[in-house]
Amino acid sequence: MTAAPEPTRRDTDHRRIEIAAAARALIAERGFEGLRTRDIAERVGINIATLHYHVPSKEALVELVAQSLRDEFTAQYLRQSREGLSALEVLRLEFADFRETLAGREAFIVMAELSERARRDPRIAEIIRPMQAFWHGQIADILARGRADGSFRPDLDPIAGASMVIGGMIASQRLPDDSLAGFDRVAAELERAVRNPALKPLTPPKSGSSS
Amino acid sequence: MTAAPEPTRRDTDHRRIEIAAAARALIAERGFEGLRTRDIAERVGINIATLHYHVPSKEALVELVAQSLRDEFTAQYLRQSREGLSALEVLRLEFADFRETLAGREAFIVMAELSERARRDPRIAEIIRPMQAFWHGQIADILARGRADGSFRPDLDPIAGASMVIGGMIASQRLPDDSLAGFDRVAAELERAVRNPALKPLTPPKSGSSS
DNA sequence: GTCATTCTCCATCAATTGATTGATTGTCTC
DNA sequence: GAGACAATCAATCAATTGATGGAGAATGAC
Repeated sequence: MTAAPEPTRRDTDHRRIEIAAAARALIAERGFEGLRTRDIAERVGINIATLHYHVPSKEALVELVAQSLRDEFTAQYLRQSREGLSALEVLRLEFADFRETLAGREAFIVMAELSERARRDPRIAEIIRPMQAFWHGQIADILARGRADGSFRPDLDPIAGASMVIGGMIASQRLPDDSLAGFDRVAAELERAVRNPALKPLTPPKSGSSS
Repeated sequence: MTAAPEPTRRDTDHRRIEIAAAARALIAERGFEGLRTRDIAERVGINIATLHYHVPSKEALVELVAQSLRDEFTAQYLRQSREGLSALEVLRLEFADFRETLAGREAFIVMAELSERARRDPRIAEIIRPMQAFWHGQIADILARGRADGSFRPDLDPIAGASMVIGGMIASQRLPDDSLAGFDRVAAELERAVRNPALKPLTPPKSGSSS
């Protein structure tokens, strides 16, 4: 049978992906200060020299991790179309996206760690900052659109509001509560916070009872 | 004059404070992964052996930093009385407190760094988590009070709202903008987000022009 | 003065850690 | 089969790093 058991070759990319995955797991477990190239190699099941063959230096390795995270988020974003949806619907889509990332834990923690590192590592900042700016811009656009069509508060500041939304989502994980339940609660609160109070008959996030 | 030039003695506490300050500065500059006991000693102007005389281990040193930060925040919180203030006024006091911390940069960054570290270091978590829980509880209380007296939204969820407020404040620093201007903008947005829309004649944060 | 206590430094250790060298194996091309 | 290339590993290096031992200096008690 065409099993292709272990592609011993032609897997330079494959190896780098494996290395990135192992590095991400270790960063989530121990943070950057506990990241050792030896541990990564061991987790992949290769020699340190082999690790250095695929990724020249530790710095390049951290960059690789940042890129892998960026690729993942990009893919997630492109997965579904925002066409024809209302501002509120798109906002809920953002909530759902983030919730999904949260459920995996690892990506969220590594992103937080990279975010801190970007503060003092220009190479990482170059990868992470645009991601954050893009995300922030997306949310700001949604808020601006909702304000324009009257579904969101007329006095909503889209830029500041985007920080509020993003910050709220992230901060929901700081509490000892069950992460996802806490997130849902904050997401619901964020929705009420941006909604136009003039539109009293609110539309609940889910629950079948249509008025 | 009674100069008391250099108290060569009886300064065990003094030395520990110096060490904590140097460690904080270095953590803010390079993060935990770049923290070296030698660098701390050098910045204080003492030998590594002397550093270890005052702080037995690196782990204890990180704990010392966390405690010094906790003491600082406690002192800041106790500095002014919240007696007789409206919910909105106390909320603005929280904004002002945070803004002040922000202006110093260092405490904010070190707190963020410790917050990440608390995720995997129980000793640090034991110090940091209660701080965060206290802060969150303070904000939640303010929101609950404002909701009760009608100045805040009746559908405001104090717990989730507190995460939104705290997260928003923190997230305001993620943008490349001027930090403090960005913060003020988010703080204003947060105020609008929790305010009771039924009370239309809003009270502006400052600015003399009434109505 | 003597002695104990406190604080400090020089010298040094043992372990860790990122990285390299040189050789080996397997695969593809010709 | 020969040569080229990709991938891997054992062995090892040089530098770093947290930590210690022992000795010296300053201070206060008596």
